[in-house]
Amino acid sequence: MATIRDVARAAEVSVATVSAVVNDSAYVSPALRARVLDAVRELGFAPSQVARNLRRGRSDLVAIVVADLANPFYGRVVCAAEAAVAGWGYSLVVCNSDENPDAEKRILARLRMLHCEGLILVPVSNALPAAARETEGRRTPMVLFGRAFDDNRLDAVTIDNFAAAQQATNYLIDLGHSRIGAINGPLHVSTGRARMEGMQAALAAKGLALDSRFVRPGEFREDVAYSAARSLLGQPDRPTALYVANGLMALGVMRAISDLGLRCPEDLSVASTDNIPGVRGLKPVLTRTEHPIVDMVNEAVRLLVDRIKNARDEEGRTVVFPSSLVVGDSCAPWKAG
Amino acid sequence: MATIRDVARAAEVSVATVSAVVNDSAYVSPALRARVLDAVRELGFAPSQVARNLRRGRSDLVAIVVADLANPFYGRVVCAAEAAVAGWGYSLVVCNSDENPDAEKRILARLRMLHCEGLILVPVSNALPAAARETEGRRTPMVLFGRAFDDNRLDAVTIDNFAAAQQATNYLIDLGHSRIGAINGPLHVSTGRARMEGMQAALAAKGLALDSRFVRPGEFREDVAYSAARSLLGQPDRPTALYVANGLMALGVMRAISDLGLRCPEDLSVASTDNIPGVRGLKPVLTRTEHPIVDMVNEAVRLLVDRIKNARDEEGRTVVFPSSLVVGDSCAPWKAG
DNA sequence: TGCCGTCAGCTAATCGTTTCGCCAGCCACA
DNA sequence: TGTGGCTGGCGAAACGATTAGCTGACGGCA
Repeated sequence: MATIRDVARAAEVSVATVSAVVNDSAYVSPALRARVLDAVRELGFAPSQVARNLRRGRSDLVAIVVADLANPFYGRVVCAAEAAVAGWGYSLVVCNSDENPDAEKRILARLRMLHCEGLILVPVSNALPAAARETEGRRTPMVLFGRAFDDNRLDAVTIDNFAAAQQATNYLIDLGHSRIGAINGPLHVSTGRARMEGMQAALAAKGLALDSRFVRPGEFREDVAYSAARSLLGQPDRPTALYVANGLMALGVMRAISDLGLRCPEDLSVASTDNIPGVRGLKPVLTRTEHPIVDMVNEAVRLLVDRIKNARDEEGRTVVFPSSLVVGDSCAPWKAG
Repeated sequence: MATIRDVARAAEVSVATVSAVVNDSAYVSPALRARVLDAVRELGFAPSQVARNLRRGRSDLVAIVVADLANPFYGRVVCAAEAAVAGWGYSLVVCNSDENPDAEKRILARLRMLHCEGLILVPVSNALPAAARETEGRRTPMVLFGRAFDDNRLDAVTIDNFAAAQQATNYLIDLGHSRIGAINGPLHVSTGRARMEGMQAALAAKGLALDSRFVRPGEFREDVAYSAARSLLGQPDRPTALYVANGLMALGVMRAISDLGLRCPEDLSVASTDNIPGVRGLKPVLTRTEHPIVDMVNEAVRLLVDRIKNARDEEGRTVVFPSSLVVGDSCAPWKAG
């Protein structure tokens, strides 16, 4: 690979001049400029980002660490993030912590060495790994995405999970259901907990209680939701409606319903939160709350870039996006019997 | 951020000693070693990858450029690639060309500057952009994934698209169908073309012809497939069975079928190729050919790493994975009427 | 005691850029 | 013509690591 020195020699100018031409960072006379550009073309010179980054102290790299890349939801997030950071001239490094705190810790350590300029993090749990916290002084700008925890120095972009669950639950209540069950997400994750609390709040507001027999804790995974739904719905005494904590789980639940020979919505109404590509293909069309993923990611990247450019140490900003209920035909009014 | 010099000063040793301790690259007496490690901990020192890479001439970065990150199929590919390259100590840079040749060209130029050590490419079309081809001398190792074109210097990992389409089509033929239609992928892409050719070959082998009225060209997109299916199936004279070129398109086709009030498989049998997460949730369960994505990605990364480590200039290797037919209940025997 | 081999640890060159500070030449003004 | 400001272009010092090559102390052997 040709270096800037090779170009300088070929064009019979100094390396400083080559640099000036390549970066348009200073006026260079047309004659020299032409010589330099010829040499660049001749040698196929492309400046080494590595050297450039070392010198400039930047890397033009932004990283995103998601909690579960196998979940199509995060596939969409990564897709949107790639487009958003590319628009600002960054490349995107993608990492997957796979809901594993140790893996998350290792990844953050590795990224620190990579000198990424910014980091979008979908945290595995309620706190940063100790290693990341104890980093004093200048730390890399970071935005929490989707899941948040209270660290008032960090920016965060989330949806109103509490309200989303409330919306979906209210919809079921308004249809006349009172025996409402839930396939929950993990309660140690902010989204999982908030969605369960939102559901409980909605029930409580109408004087209904959440029957613990109708609730299954879970993980944000299709297979786990499938088993949970089978065990919950397999018993003779079962709810008439179900709130499912996310889209991936909803796929599992719908599969379980079909495998059990139940009909949706005749035997059971189902509502869920969050939209993933596969949910659109479900029959019946799922009633769910949706999030503006692309807008959310754009906002996260905006916040991140702002922090990278203006490295001020102001308080963390939290942007909460509203969710909207999309009515499908997976819910029916409650009928006695 | 503390540098190796800060650590050396704090531990009262030379930078060479610090480097030796940090990298375990030479014997250092226990006493000094302890002093160094203390200083490292004290200062929170992490060696700068950027400087290290400049010196070593490596970047520990592998890039993947996919043609459509919004397609969950590539979401799975990226997920598997992330895991695979992480196992080799690399970080993964993800780029999305969005089926756009210009974007692909820009991305490849940017990656060249990033000094990625290797590249997994799902090409947009049948050839490398000129810019990438004309790069003489040492080029970055590259493996084509999924889609290939004949450049006998490049490694490639693909499935046997021809056979996959043949398999699915034969299945439909064996059920007694003769009026078989197709929602195709783009024909300028190797996978799209090979699948159509496989289908035609299967029909021809049984003495059947592909009725051009029953064929819709397309793009690998859900919405495009939806429209194509609506227009194809909306006419009174329609096929009794349909081969759909990929999973994302199958989602669109199934949605169209349902919106048209048709029943699958009673009114129409559907078979497709490739597996994406959302397809599992479809009802009826889709009959399709599946690919071992994870194995394929692992193989691609293995080939890539091999080329990175042993930069020999031998011929490109092509690994073709077989696909397997997974029978669901989206196909029924043909009944006159 | 003197010589030599061994080896822990240090000094300094190097990777490929950017960029600060300097120099020389030119023009303008007095 | 002398002086001073302006500016195109250059030389060389960073950036932060790795590593080749050197130094000096120490122990063993004659």
